[in-house]
Amino acid sequence: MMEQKIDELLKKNHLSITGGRRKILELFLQQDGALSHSDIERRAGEKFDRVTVYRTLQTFLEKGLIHSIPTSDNSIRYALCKDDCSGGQHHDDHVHFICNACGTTVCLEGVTVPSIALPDGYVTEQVEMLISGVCKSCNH
Amino acid sequence: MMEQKIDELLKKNHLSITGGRRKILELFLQQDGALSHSDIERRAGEKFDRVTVYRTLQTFLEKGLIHSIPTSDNSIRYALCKDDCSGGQHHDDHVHFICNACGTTVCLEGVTVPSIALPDGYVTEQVEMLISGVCKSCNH
DNA sequence: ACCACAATTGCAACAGAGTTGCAATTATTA
DNA sequence: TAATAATTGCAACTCTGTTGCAATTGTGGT
Repeated sequence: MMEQKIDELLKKNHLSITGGRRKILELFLQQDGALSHSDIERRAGEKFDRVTVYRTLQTFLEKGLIHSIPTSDNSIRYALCKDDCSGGQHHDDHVHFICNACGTTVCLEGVTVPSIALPDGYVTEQVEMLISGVCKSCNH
Repeated sequence: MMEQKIDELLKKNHLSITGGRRKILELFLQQDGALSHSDIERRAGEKFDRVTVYRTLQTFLEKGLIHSIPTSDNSIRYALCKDDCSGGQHHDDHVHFICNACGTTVCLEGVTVPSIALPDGYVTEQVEMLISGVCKSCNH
């Protein structure tokens, strides 16, 4: 089931299939939202070295399997790229939503980033949008 | 000249006037772009304790003198609020530009954040926009 | 100008995040 | 299954950020 998908993803990105990578990918697939390094460390149990987690995330980033989401509290979150982001470079702009109530961060795939007119001389390469507020689950 | 402006700013925000705060405000006023904690530590010379810089930035944030800019490299930057941002709460949404060439981060005051339609159930409280690309000075 | 009080600072010690080199282990390919 | 390449874990380290406390400095009233 999910194992197959995981191994396919790794293969497609020319990565060796190892326990650590499998486990981390599994965490991302199980979860809708984004994960921080410490989330992963916590949820993976005591099974993997901290360094391995760092290196795995680094590798996944470079291969374009995940992307990073800046936050205002100095704790980068990572989220799976649903569409294929070509290796290392994201041509897709992302809209991310952080819930002030539950802290969950999600990548809003359906929402497109509006184009913005910059002052003369500025060239846009990538746009990242960070919306904070109250998410669907917390809003009732 | 600048000293007057600095002291005024501090007084207006009910802050004691001290060497450290003066120096840090001066750095912000001299500089167009945003500064990270380590920028400040470096440029302030050896004169101030690291802890003082942290606490000063914290205080300035709370009083709304500066605002923080999330980045994807895990290093929060701070920038002066040109307009008065009411104490602690920013009702103004910001557009920030990070130059991939020189690394400078600036707060684009003239640019307004477009409103965005979120999926049902999501409530927006604040929007932060992060554009990376090539800035005016680096683009020739 | 001085005093009492409040606020700020520096120091020390600490917790956490992230990195690097290297040897041991594990995956891949042929 | 053996040879090679890639990944892992460990140890040690740096950098970032925080806290408590005592010493210092700023402020407002007299």
